[in-house]
Amino acid sequence: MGETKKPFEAQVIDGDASDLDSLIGYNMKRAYMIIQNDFRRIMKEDGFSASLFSALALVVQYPQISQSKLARMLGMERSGLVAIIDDLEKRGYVARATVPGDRRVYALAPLEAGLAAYREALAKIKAHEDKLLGALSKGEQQILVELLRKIRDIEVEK
Amino acid sequence: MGETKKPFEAQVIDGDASDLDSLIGYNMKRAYMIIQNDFRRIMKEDGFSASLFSALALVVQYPQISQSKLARMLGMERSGLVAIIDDLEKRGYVARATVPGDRRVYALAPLEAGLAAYREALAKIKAHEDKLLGALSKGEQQILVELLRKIRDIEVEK
DNA sequence: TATTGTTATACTCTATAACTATA
DNA sequence: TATAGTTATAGAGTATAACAATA
Repeated sequence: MGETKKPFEAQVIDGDASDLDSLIGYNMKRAYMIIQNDFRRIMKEDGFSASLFSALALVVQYPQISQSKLARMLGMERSGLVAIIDDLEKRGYVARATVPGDRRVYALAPLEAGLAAYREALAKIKAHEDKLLGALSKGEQQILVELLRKIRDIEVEK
Repeated sequence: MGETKKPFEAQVIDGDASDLDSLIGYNMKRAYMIIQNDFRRIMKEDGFSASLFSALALVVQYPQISQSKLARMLGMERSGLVAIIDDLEKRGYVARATVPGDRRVYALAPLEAGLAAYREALAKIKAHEDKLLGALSKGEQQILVELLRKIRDIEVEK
């Protein structure tokens, strides 16, 4: 407890402002991590990553979609989607079908097993979201989704 | 245009439900990616990653915090924080100060250059968030932060 | 025994660039 | 020339497990 040296206090600055808490980016990251970790934990046994699930969901939603279009909808590169579709194909969830008019593209089609797996996973995820987000009322959850969707739809230049 | 084979349509299922859009996790991921990419673009020249910035922010906010506590606040492992503090120390933004009572811990202290860099970065980020989130009113932004904070504070079991 | 900081390691996710085959 | 799918590669970012020093 000696007051001899003050080795670092001399050049140390007092903290101010709790501005980090007011940044949307910071709060979004923290909230996203909570939900993301929960998703991983829930879907681990099914081997569904977030990307795998959402790719399957969009193929179910838009049958005959091409890989390029799907990648664009998911906000990722075409190249990154290849392994994901490979995986879905190996599971028998999705088929790469040739397109008569254009031999460059594949039409991605959901198979019965894929549709069943999608429905099961979706129910599981929804139930868990409800549980995880119990701190938010239904109305708040609705508002949150709407606000997130507005951000999602922002066009980023370049 | 021949109707000879129907090679894949036979086992292909029609899509249904656009339920992906109603999942909070999916919308959160998409929104987070938009903001995250914007952050990267803005902060690239300063060499600030999101983790680096938020670590600095919390050291400014809680001077003399330990690495373990800081890691806990950031929601990451102690081990992952080492390289981040190394980086901040190399820049002269933060100092690892020894603590008289306990020789195991460091008290992380912001230095003048660190405080200045933090303030500058914060202003830059806020300005860009305002611009990026122009699609949302101030009230909506406020609500969004509050909802995200509620999720942030959810205690995840185990 | 428990905790702090550290290192080594590996894993997940993703982007970039180059290639091919088609258009 | 441009586009779809593919491959190889590299880079973040992170977790896990082990370790030494200290409590």
